Amino acid sequence: MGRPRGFDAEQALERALLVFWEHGYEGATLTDLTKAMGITRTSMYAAYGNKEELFRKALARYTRGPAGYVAKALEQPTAEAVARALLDGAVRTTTRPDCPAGCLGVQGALAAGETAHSARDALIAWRRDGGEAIRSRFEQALDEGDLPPGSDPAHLARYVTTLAYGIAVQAAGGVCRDDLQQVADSALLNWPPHPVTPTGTGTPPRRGGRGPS
Amino acid sequence: MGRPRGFDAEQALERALLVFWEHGYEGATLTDLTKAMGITRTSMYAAYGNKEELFRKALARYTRGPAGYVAKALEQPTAEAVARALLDGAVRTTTRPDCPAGCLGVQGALAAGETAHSARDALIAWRRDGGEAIRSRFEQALDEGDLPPGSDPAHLARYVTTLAYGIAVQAAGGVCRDDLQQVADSALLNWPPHPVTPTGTGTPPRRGGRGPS
DNA sequence: TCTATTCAGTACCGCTCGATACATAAGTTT
DNA sequence: AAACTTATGTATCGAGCGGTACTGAATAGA
Repeated sequence: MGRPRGFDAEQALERALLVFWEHGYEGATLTDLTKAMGITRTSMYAAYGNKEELFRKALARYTRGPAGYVAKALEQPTAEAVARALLDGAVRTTTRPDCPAGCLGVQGALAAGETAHSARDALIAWRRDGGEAIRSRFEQALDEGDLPPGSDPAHLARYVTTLAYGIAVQAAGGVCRDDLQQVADSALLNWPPHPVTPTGTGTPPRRGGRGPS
Repeated sequence: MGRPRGFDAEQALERALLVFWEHGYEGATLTDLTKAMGITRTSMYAAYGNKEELFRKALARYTRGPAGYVAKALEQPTAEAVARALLDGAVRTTTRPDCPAGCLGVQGALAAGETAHSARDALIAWRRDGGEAIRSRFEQALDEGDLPPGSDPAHLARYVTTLAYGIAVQAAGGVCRDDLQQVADSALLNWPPHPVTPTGTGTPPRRGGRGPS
């Protein structure tokens, strides 16, 4: 009951997502956001809570929207296909001509001041959760014999996500899609990168001479 | 002539660098900066100009300080040693226990609002210049027969820098040094990643079926 | 010692930030 | 139509932002 909302909450959230994506959490002001959303500050607070909650809702929409390729990639039949779908998706999503360059999960709040600590932590958790989902998928692949015995699923997940994040940084700097696709293709030429002794079951081979510093 | 400066300008710049490194350009306030530098706002403006110039000077100090491993890496005798030194240096610099996690050149201003556009562009140029220096080094390696004929130095440089940026993002999220060193080692197992036809001299092999977006 | 020149500290500037109080409009329910 | 509930728009809040006059303080040269 009461007066009905005069705007489409999902569409307005999509607009807010684009602003956060382009300017990051701290760089996106309420004036920018509400102007893009086509609503007033009051309506924004009534519908989403505050800036921080608006960001979290935008991140959730990002996950099931532009970043939906991650969930789809995990459904690929083989570990290599999963890795390829992840990197191809990262290249495409970070270089879409109709969206800001880069990845919201990376550039939304990589380093931040006091006021953006919660947003930064939310993105750290977002990346960690994504990485663990990939690791879990690779564990399944290992069980299925889809990966060589002795492979470390956590390591493979870090390998893929590290490349994806690097691709996102490059895209944010204006590197074009074709150049990044070449990088993704190169990184998957030796898949899996190599069988690494799982942590805890032995001493991984490491070159010496590196001190702490 | 006149009253001499009452503080060490280089040491104060080092303190400012750490603040920018940890909180990014937008997240670092003048109160944070001057408190860490141990000087007043007035002294900061007199010595460095303004916040933007302070950031540029801090970035220059970062380049010849914590990021000095890049210049050293370019002096390695072989392309593979260059790549290895770059990734090892990235791992170590982004995970130093006495410095903020991550890379100033990445998290200083990846996405930004209006007021930080110049800082963001400065970092984009910083990354681009670094990448071109690496490309130039790989061109030299190609001339010396240190890389297989047909290798694309620009592509190899993007491959290495993409990994370095990804490592920086992982480090910013708290991933530990050993895990990142594994990623760096894996990425260099197949060096060079593969000989790619230089852009413009032919159609690089690409899998089909990918439309725009 | 006197004067010129530069540095340092206090207090403050205008502005924008995220967030809200309040009055009004637009619906639903009775 | 009256009562109630919720959304919208205006105008503004206190706080913090980057940046700056202005007043002393400290040193160099005459």
